[in-house]
Amino acid sequence: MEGEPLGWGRQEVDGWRKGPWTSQEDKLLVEHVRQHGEGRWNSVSKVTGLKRSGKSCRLRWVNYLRPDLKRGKITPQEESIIVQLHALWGNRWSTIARSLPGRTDNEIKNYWRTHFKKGKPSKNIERARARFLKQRQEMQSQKQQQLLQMGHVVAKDENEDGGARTVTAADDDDRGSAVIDDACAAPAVAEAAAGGHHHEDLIMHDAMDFMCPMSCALLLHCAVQGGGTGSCCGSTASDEYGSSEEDGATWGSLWNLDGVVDDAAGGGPCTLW
DNA sequence: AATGTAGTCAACCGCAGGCAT
DNA sequence: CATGCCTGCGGTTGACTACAT
Repeated sequence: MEGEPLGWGRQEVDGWRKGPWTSQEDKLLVEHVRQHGEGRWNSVSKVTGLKRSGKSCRLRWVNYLRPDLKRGKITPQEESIIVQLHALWGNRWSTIARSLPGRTDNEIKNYWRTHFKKGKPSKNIERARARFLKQRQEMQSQKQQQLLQMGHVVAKDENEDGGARTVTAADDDDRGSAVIDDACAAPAVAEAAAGGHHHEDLIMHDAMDFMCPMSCALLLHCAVQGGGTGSCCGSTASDEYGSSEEDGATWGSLWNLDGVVDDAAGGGPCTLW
């Protein structure tokens, strides 16, 4: 990355340098972040003399310089997680990225575009998905029965105790409804991405797994790894439910998963259910 | 070996939301 | 309350690389 960048035509606009970063610039930025921490990107140029906009600095840091970045190819496990989370959330790359420690939204976005946008997921993924959907289907019918037996079909929005946050996945036509409460400590997808082995634990959560995207991702991951015994759950794999984009948006807003992911990534308990 | 094509990656742009003034 | 600035996000673009013909 040394030497003058070739591309991007304009190299300086309004006093800001554009185009590829030089190692010198990288050094300055890294040093700045080390001293002042992340944020306040607009002040970087003033402090360091870097002729880069705050936006550009932030992007460079987030996508390339951050020390916790995982370099190298997306693993099949990560791939499967991406597929699932995309089915759930659509193009919310930053949200998906939060479930994959060391990966950036940009990376995932690029990966998705090149691998899936053209409609050709790997065989690996197709297999996993098929298995996943089958399991989910079985789960669903089981659960449906259980709920009916318990007279637990939920159509309530104003719900019980104020403390426990309860999320109601209403309106979901073919999926029925479910109420999931705080009891479940969702396994960290971070661990999944890192290759953790909590398969058995997961199965114990199957009651909560209904429509639990984090668990789904993890279970799918297990399936990909070759186990395939994981019970699951409320996926919204796009080809099953139609428009992944819309579903993704809908689900995202339903679940407000940001906090969950953060907790999961930090190894803490899932605060959503 | 040369050329064309597809894949990958890094960086830019515009927009929206949040926050401080 | 209105305005402006900052940050973050998603979409897009362009250069580089690998592979195929």
